[in-house]
Amino acid sequence: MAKSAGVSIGYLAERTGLAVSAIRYYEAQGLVEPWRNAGGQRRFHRADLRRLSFVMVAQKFGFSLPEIHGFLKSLPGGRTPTKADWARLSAQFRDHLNARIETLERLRDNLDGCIGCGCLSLPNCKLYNPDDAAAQNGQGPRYLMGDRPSDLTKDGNRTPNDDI
Amino acid sequence: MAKSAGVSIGYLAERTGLAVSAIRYYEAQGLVEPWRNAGGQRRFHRADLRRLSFVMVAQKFGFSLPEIHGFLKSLPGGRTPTKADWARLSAQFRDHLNARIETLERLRDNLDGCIGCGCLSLPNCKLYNPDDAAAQNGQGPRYLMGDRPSDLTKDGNRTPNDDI
DNA sequence: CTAATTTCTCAACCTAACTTGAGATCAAGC
DNA sequence: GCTTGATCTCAAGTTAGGTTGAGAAATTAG
Repeated sequence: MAKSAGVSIGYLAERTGLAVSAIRYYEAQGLVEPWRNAGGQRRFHRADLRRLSFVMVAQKFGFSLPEIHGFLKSLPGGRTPTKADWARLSAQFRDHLNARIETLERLRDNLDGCIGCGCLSLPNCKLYNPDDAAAQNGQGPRYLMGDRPSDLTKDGNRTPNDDI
Repeated sequence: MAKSAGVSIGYLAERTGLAVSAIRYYEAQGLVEPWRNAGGQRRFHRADLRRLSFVMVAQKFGFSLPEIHGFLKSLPGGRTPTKADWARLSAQFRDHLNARIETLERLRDNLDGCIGCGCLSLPNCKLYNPDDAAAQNGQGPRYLMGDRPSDLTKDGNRTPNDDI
C-alpha cells in the first residue's frame, strides 16, 4: 500500500487546538516528522494527531520537549503505532510521573520539619541543596530520597541558624 | 534599637548559594527589600537569608516568582518574622503544594483511561482541554476534578477517533 | 480561470528568570 | 594611602517555548 495523501498542518492545528506555528516548532524539535508534498507543503500521518496530543498532555505534566522526545522515541518508526505501542509509552510515562509526584511529596513532607528546625535558611539544608537542582527532573536529593538527616538533633529543637 | 548594619549581598550569596545577580534580580521583583548604606551599597536584614531560602525552595516546587511574592506578602512588614510567622507561611505553602500534587495525581489516574479509550488525540479529551491550561496552577479541569466523562461508554471500548 | 485561503521560509519578537560584561565607585587590608 | 576585591548601574545576551509578520508560492472554492 502506498503512502497516503496525509493531512495538512492546518488540519492538525484545528483538531489539536495547537497553533500552526507550534506544530512547526515541534517539527524543528523532532517531535513529529512530516514529509512534503509536490508543492513543498507538510503532510502528516493521521497518527501524528495522537503524537501531538501526547506532547500536549506531557507538557501539562511539566515535562520539557526534549524529555517528551525521549518518550516518543519508544514508538515504532516504520509503522503506525498500535494500541499496544501507546500503552507501553503510557506505562513508561506513568513511571516518570510517579517519580515526580513522589519527589514532590517527599519535599512537602520535609518542609515543615525544615522550617521548624530553622535550617531552612542554610545552604546545608537538604531542601535546597545544590545537588537538589535536579529534583524537578525526578532525581531527587539523597536525604529526601530516604537518607536520614545528620544535622538535626533528636529533640528537634536545635537551630543551626542562631544568626537569623 | 536602631537599624543594624545589615549584611552585604555577597554574604547572602555565599550563605544561600545564589548568585549575586540573582539576588539583585529578586530585589527587582520585590522579593527582598534591602536598604542602602552611605556608599549606595545594598544592606539586607539577616532574616532575608531565610526569605531567599524560601524563594529557592518554592521555586524548586515549581512556583513562579510572582506566586512566591504572594506567599511572602503574608510575612510581617515592619518586624523580623517570628517562627510563628514562618509556620503560617509554611502551612499556606503546603496547601498550594497539596493542591498541585493532587491535580497531578488526578491527571495521572486519568491517563491510562484516556490512552486506552482512544480519545487522547481529540480536542474534547478532558486531559488536554484548553480549559485545562491552568492545571499546573492548581485549577484543574472539572472532569479530572470529579465529573464523569460523557464520551466514554461503559464497555470502555468505544473509540471516538476511528480516524487515527 | 480567478480569487480567497493556506502554507511556505526566515527573521524578529516575546516572557521568565537570570547571567555577563563594561566602566565606575566603595570598602577593607596592610 | 594604596591596592585589591566587592559592589554599583545599565545594557545586552541566554534558554525554553513559542508567536508575529513579510513576502511569496501552493491549494481550494466558485
